Amino acid sequence: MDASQGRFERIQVAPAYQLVAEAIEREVVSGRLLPGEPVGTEAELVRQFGVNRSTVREGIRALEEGGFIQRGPDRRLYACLPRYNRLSSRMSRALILHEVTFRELFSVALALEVASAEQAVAHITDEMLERLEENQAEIEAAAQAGDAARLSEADSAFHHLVAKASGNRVLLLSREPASLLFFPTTELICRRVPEGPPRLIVAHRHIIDALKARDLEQARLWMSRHLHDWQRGFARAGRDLDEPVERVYARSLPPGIAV
Amino acid sequence: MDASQGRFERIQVAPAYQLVAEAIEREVVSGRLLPGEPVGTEAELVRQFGVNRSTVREGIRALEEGGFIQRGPDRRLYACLPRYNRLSSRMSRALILHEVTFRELFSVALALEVASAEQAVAHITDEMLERLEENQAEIEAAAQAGDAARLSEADSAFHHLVAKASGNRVLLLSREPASLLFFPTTELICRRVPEGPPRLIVAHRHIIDALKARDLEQARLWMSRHLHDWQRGFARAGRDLDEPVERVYARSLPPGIAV
DNA sequence: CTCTTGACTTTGTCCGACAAAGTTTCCTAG
DNA sequence: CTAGGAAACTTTGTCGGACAAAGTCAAGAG
Repeated sequence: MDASQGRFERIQVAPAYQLVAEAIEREVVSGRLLPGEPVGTEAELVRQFGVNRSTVREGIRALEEGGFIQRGPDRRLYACLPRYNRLSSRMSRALILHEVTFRELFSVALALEVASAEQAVAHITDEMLERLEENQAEIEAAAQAGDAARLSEADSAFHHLVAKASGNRVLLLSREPASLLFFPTTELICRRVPEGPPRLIVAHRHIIDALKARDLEQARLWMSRHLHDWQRGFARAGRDLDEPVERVYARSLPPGIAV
Repeated sequence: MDASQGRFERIQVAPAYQLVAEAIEREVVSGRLLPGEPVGTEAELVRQFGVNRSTVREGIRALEEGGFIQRGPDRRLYACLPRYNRLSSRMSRALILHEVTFRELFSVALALEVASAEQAVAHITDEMLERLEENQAEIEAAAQAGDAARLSEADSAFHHLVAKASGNRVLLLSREPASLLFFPTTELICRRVPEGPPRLIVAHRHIIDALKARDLEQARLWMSRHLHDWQRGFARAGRDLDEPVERVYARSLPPGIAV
């Protein structure tokens, strides 16, 4: 039977497991089910929805993957809001799959990090300044110890902190996918380019000072310099900016980005 | 029995449905299973993995939600790569849930759209220029007809095209979540501010011309003006930039963002 | 050759069952 | 009376089988 022509549109019934998933998702999204609250046992859901347990379980799997519910340590289900990092790491994976190059990452990182610095100037708090100082101490210690991995992680944290200090959650979210792939290269650079760590420390110092002084121009300038420095370091480490990221990471994958 | 202290770490076996999902995901990600290829029937997977059909189905639900497989029109399963738009709309939803304001969206959109314009200057092709001209014609027609919805959609398409013309896939991806929430407001503005459409048309015209002439300065300048114009229009439409987006969209949701 | 019909396949849903692991209850020994 | 432990209960993960609806395919009727 061909339904392509006729008076009526095709009636489409969504599978029951989808309806179950959507119903629970609505509860979470609407706030009637708060993050952390138990969703209920499978048996309860079976009762409430009036479908079979297998059907409920299929719906649960979809929600789990979507980040709307989570299994607790006791294997029970708890509601939760899709976290940024979940989504970000998925996006990063998608970027890898699409074989983006470091040049592409760099351009976006430049735009977003400079924007972060700019907005941080206007919104930064004393507490965030303090955390940046702590971070700076950690970076200096890591450089002293010659621990490239530790330094790289702290550098990544620095930029995250600056974005956070901007008070702009959209910015914090938007920069995450690219930076998740971008900043781990710091390790590579620091391992191969001796002047990398000292230059990084100087740049961070200037950025922190600019934020402290609420100096928009300096913040913008040094963040931009810092990023361009990265680009130079990347080239000096013998890497090709137009190489797909996955090839560079083939040897040393950043934590959390399992391909 | 308490396992909190002891010589060995707790052995954790992942549930079978997760292993199934991961196995199939690996096939897709590694390229052994190409997008569009059939994954196989449930019965086949049951045979290959040696688990029950219910278990396979749970794994399938997770993959489906993750975007690694899709049901075809014949309800069979086909492999596919997680598409940008899927992830983007999830991110947009997360942004709504976190009650971000238009001011936050604006800052990010400004940074990313200007970056798009800049990079488009260097990479735009004649074909993309032609598509921008077509888009401009569509916008003028929509403005002529006074169709705010159509105009808004075309405006959104314009910015997507510019980003695409940049040749930077990371940029294309990064701008999507914010712009999915940001540009639909064009409809609101055009409905309330009479001088909106003509100003929009002039700005787009200048941007296209700058791209044609490979004029970096002009491209940057007009994209920036265009965005600031949006901000003014938003205010003139009687909206508060610091209002959470969801409240503005409570009345007229943009298509595709069902909350 | 086209059209219909019927067999086969595949998915969506249901039922019932059981093992493993965690929880609760309750009983007993000190 | 309390601490410890065993038994009962709960919950999840997995399994087997079953059937209806809808799609696919092939053979037979016109």
